[in-house]
Amino acid sequence: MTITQLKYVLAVAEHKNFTLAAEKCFVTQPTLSMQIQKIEEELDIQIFDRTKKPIQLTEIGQKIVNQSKNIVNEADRIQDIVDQQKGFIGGEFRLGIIPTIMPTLLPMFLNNFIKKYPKVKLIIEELNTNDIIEKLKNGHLDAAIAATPLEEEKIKEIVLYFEPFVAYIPENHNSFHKTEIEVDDLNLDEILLLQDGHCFRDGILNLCKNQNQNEKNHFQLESGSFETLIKLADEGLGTTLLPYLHTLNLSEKDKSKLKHFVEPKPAREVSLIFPKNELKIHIIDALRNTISGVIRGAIAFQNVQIISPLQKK
Amino acid sequence: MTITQLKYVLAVAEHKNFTLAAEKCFVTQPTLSMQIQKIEEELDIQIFDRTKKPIQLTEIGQKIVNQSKNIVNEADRIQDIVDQQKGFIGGEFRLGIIPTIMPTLLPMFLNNFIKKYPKVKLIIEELNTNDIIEKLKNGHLDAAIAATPLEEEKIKEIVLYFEPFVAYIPENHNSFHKTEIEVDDLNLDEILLLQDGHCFRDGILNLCKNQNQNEKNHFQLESGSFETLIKLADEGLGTTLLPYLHTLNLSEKDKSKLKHFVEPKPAREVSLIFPKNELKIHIIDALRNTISGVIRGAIAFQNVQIISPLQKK
DNA sequence: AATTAAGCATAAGTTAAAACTATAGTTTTT
DNA sequence: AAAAACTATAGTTTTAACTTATGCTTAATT
Repeated sequence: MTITQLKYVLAVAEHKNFTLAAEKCFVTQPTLSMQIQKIEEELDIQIFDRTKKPIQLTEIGQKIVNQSKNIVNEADRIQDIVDQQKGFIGGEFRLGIIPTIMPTLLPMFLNNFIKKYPKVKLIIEELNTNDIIEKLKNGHLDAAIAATPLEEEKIKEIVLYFEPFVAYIPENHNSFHKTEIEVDDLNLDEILLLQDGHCFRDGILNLCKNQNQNEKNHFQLESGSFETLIKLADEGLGTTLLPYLHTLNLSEKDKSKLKHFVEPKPAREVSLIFPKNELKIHIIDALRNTISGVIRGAIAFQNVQIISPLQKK
Repeated sequence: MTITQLKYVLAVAEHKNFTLAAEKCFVTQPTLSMQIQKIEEELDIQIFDRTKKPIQLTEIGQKIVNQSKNIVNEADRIQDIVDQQKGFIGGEFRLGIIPTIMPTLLPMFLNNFIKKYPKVKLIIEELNTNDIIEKLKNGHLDAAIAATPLEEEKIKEIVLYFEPFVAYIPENHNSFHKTEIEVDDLNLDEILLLQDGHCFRDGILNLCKNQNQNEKNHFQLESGSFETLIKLADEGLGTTLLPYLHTLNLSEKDKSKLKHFVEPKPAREVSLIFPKNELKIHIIDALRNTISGVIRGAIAFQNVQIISPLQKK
């Protein structure tokens, strides 16, 4: 059994097609056929059910694929260890970003980063916080950007910036005339929230934790985008809260409906998080420096109070 | 980079000697030299410092060795997965046992087991509970026998038996005349305990948890064996508690000093524990059946109360 | 200081594994 | 029924892994 064979197995499992898998592995199709046959013979089991079209994994084959992923993943980290030792900044780097940060932050630093570190192949994935933690732990991500603190034992957090919450108050609302607002001005029952699973939602629930939510709303909302919330607020269906960076992209008309909080402003802490083994610490440092650079121009330091992104149990 | 090469690296790292390592790998020494050179060249780093005698790992070499252990270990599990699928009972099986169970239980089942399952190569290690949990999680153990419940998320427990605590009361003690004793008869300050790290010690502390230990003892004891405790008790230095199976091996004279508890007897729960992936479940089942068989003859069912083996925080 | 022993590296040759091209044999699609 | 898509097999070449023989270096022995 060789690592190469395991990679071939993974390729066939992924593409369900020997010919295509062979291409992806940069070998010919017969090579793949033979190597797969060989490992099947060595283990004396069928990994693939070739009678099905497209080709299917057998039950035991699925287990072997899962374990093979582990092995191949762990094997790839040998190169990471060497790269770290050499201070080499390059190779694949898998970065997770939560949905409420992705669209605003990514465009701000991505161009800078890939110009400055052309040898790094960034693979960016939008994931919610729970999935990020899972994938950091099992090695499917090298780092992530999320709201913190998360209090995860095996994960290290480096704060990038504090992003204040900004209220979006439509014109017909009774708080519209105020220049600045306070948390007490908020009424949880009329705040439009993102769907469950977004930590920004949980942050707002924490912010208003002394209010108990009525759940007697006239409608149930399941939206994953602030755009929808803004539109609904404009329709008079409530107010909403936005992260500061998101407000920079609004139209002038919408900006006029923004109300900033009085200090200390409620804010989320946005951090670069990564496994404590710090395998790709050089790339992580590079990333942090790039992001800090662009953020300094966008968010002035203010007196903030940090709201936890974790769901109350 | 091949799995074979990683195994060679591990062998040299272990034996600090190419010639010996080559033997262990069943290849010639030049083969080993060349393959090691090859992986060093591929990664473009020095894994071994050959100027030192005996040969030493470089700093980066040590990291690579650690990661290689992971990889090789994960790779070996492929065969485990296949074996499980086939219901094959054989191969290496690493079993951890805590020190207070090892000397009494192991002789009771070992012979039966190796006769019944000759294809299993048992590798038994005496370890305390913390080390066992660690090694189960990282795959260095396949299963273990320990006092439970442990409340470990990734570890499954199957109860083997309940083993009552038995008091050992020397003749000059004021409880010696009683035929049965109660927990309240115990005075924590005069009970001789095993050294820290033994869960049997923590169990007794839990049993007497309504007493707060004075720590004003006239002496500090650091013994890992019940034999020492018994000798000290005979010298009039206190009483002690023994697990039931241990009392079966005592001399007749010592047995006369044993006092059983009134029901419900305080007891420890002894379980077979293993990772929830249940990779070697067939061997684990075999082990459980063997042990249950011998235990049925030794411990009659009694009304017991289970004492936690976990240290109070 | 010379000799021996121990241990890793190198060289040359052999064997085995892994790759390729060409093509045959299926199954599915048209 | 023919064509297309896909996997398996055959035969060959290339590459990798292993062997034996031997050289080189360092440490131990006399």
